[in-house]
Amino acid sequence: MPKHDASMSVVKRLPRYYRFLSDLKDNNIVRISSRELSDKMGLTASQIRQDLNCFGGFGQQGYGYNVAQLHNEIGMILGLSSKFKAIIIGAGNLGKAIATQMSFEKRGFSLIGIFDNKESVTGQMINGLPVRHVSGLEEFCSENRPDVAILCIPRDAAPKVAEQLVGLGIKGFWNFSHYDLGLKYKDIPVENVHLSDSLMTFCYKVKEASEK
Amino acid sequence: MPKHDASMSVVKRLPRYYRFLSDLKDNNIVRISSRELSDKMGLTASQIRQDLNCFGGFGQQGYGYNVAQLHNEIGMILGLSSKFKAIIIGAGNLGKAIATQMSFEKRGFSLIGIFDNKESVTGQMINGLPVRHVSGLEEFCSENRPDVAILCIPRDAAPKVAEQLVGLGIKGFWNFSHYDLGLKYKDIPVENVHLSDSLMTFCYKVKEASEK
DNA sequence: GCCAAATTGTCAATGTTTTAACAAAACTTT
DNA sequence: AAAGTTTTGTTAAAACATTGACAATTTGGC
Repeated sequence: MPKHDASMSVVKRLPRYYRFLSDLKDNNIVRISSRELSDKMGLTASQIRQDLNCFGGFGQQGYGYNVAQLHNEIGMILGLSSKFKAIIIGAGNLGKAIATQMSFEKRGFSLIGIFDNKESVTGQMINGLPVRHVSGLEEFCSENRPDVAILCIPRDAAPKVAEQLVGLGIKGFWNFSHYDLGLKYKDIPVENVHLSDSLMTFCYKVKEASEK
Repeated sequence: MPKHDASMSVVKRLPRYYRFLSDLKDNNIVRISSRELSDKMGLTASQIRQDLNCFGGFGQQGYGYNVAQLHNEIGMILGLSSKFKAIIIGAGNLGKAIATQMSFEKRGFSLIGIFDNKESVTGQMINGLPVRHVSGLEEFCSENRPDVAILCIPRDAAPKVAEQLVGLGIKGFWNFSHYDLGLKYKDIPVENVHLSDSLMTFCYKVKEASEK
């Protein structure tokens, strides 16, 4: 039961807390204070306490936070025990990398299908799943009811595919395409990963640093 | 010549402006007002004017902005005509995807080498470059002086590799490893792409939306 | 069982980012 | 070339996010 509604800035920090707590747990550390955690993470202790308090009082005065419990709580807040059914659209290098390298099961998802529009790749097995041709998308969706789609397709293909998927009942997009979803579908959750944008931002940082 | 120093929030929006301006240019649109652009991008016109003004007055009252000129200016600010020499460490699925799908040349970089620690993949050609064994990293660096490294390696390998690369003169990291660089190297530019974190944030959004 | 040390949850203050408002400047039409 | 329209650059206000401070509470040692 959330106390206040958490802002997106807070939510975006939760995975990082989760990651650090996993690590502490692996090292058999049982308790930690906001101060110690802040040192490890490069944040202020105040921010940590404030962030966590958006969701409830997980700590105890004079003691700190129980690592395992806090780890678990944050997992619950993020919804990592969900099993949202996901499909990947686009089995190019990126789609393949996502399919093979992400631990979907630990992050609230279950990968149930991979699609591509090129005949040449359909049938290929990736991580135990066959690449299907997009022509079978409609049938697959009505049979398997996937919740979300992961778009690893070129920019030009994105609007049309997204439109189709929304029509087939897709309720969220993890979008790697070079196209801004979320402008059109305001009520559907979209998480964009614009690698090109990230690379350009990186370029700016490198340039700035080299000028000093 | 920057007027004020731009904050990171502003800089992070520049690639997106750049992207939309590219598109306008492709469609032969010559001028645009902050109002029209704000409609297209889903921002306030005020924010656009404020953002652009961090770097100088590119617009003209009563007219708006010249698309081609503004596009060019933002490219300059980002430093996209730089040719920072980049190497990729890790030729797994992700490293391969990055190597083949990113337009480095258009984003201020030039990819000059790909490395992996597995003998089995060395020698393989990716996008015209041979995968080299990491044992040759030192020699390669002293010969070719790469500026930045792109880390597509597992979490555990990251700290050590980063340390070595800093020693070899690397001046920036585009980091895909599940590890927080930038805590240790405060003066070296780091751009993190934590896909797992993004997936968890996405999970939260989907969960929230499904509860309404 | 009491006292000192530790540490949270929360409130207030500070800092940052976004939005709104508008005078000044340039464009367009007549 | 004058009048009206558009639209910027900029200042001020509002919203949001982070940090600091401290009372309240629990721990742990003696």
